[in-house]
Amino acid sequence: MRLARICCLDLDTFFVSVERLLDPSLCGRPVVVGGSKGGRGVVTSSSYEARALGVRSGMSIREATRLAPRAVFLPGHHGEYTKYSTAAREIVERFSPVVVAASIDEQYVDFHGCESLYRRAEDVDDDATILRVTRAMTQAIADELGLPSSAGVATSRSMAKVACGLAKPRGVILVPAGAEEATLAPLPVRKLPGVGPVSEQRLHRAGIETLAQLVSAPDTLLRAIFGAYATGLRRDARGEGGAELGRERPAFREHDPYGERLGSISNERTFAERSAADTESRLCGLSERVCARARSRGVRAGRVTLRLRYADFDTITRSRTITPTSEDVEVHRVVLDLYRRARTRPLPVRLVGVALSKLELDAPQLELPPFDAGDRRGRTVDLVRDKFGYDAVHLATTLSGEPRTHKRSTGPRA
DNA sequence: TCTGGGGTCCTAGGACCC
DNA sequence: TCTGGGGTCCTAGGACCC
Repeated sequence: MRLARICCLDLDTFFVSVERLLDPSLCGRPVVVGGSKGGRGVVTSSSYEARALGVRSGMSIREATRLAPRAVFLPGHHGEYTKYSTAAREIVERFSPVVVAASIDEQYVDFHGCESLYRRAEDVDDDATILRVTRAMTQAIADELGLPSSAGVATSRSMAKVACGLAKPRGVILVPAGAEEATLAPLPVRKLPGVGPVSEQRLHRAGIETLAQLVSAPDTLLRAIFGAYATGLRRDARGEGGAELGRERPAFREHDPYGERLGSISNERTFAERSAADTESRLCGLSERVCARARSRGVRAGRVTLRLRYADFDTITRSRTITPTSEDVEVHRVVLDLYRRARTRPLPVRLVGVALSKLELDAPQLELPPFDAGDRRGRTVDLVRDKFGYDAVHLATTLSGEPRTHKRSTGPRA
């Protein structure tokens, strides 16, 4: 028997909300987080006042500046967002033991079995109990953190997410078992998680606008558009999707109830025009960074991927399977080789990235083995960084090209 | 008005082995 | 010598999510 016990909780305009806690004078004004006015970059979060002017997530800051010239543009305080995200999660965990963070501002909660814990005489049924508890949860987040949030409760994860979207802003919706298909049917296809801009266009070209039409579309058509996802997507569109909460984001991996896979680690950087030598030193810095992250997670990478974007936005990737390592010098050597082979066009490079994948857990080490000089170097570097900050120590190649001001290598990272 | 940065998952062709 | 098929790994690209 399916019950509406899966809850999707989303912090409304999360980055903007945190900025308003840090600076209350931003309340009521159009606010855009994602970069300084007129600069390069895209909108990562915008207030409802800015959205009313046409500003959307993912839009370039330039375009947002044109639409909302009087808006406040902020580069953002990522450390603060993480703090508030963790605090919100701790509140949610008071209401149910089964919580999975899907991103910094989105969590899934499983309320199965919690009804008896919260049941009250005034609740007409168990759905009413869960709805009341969900409201109490968003209220606690508002009271204790000052953050607005919305929630959707339904029988499946996908339906809960759609319901949460319908509830925004500051709302809570419960879609009872049996009411899913009727709720979804009139919605545009794009509302369904898994339908992005490309699939939306393809569906439109096939004359499919609503989820009701998607549900009754021929199998061959859906397979052609969605491939392996076709069956699951049709099920989701009918409100018959799975109730599993899904996997944690890597940042929260240690809480992951389904977390046997180790995923990947990547860093990339877009920059204004640069010389080739500069690009190479940037690659060195990125190699160092992903390796430091791998070591802090206790993993080694069996695969290294280089990402390269030319000025015309043509983007290529080159990867190589390697003997698993988390050693900067090893990874950098591979990255550099991939880069020199891949960089065939005479165009300026606008972005480079380094990714580590095929991660495996580090062999448990009671002490540093004397024969593995590379490993020991990496760990020593990490110890220095723990004490003096990430920039306290770098590979010489990173320093040579980076116009970095030699300074503030004092004190740990904030 | 050119389009960030962190991820996940699927596809498809070719190599290689049996 | 030629042909075929299944399984698996490697690699590059692309859709999607937040």
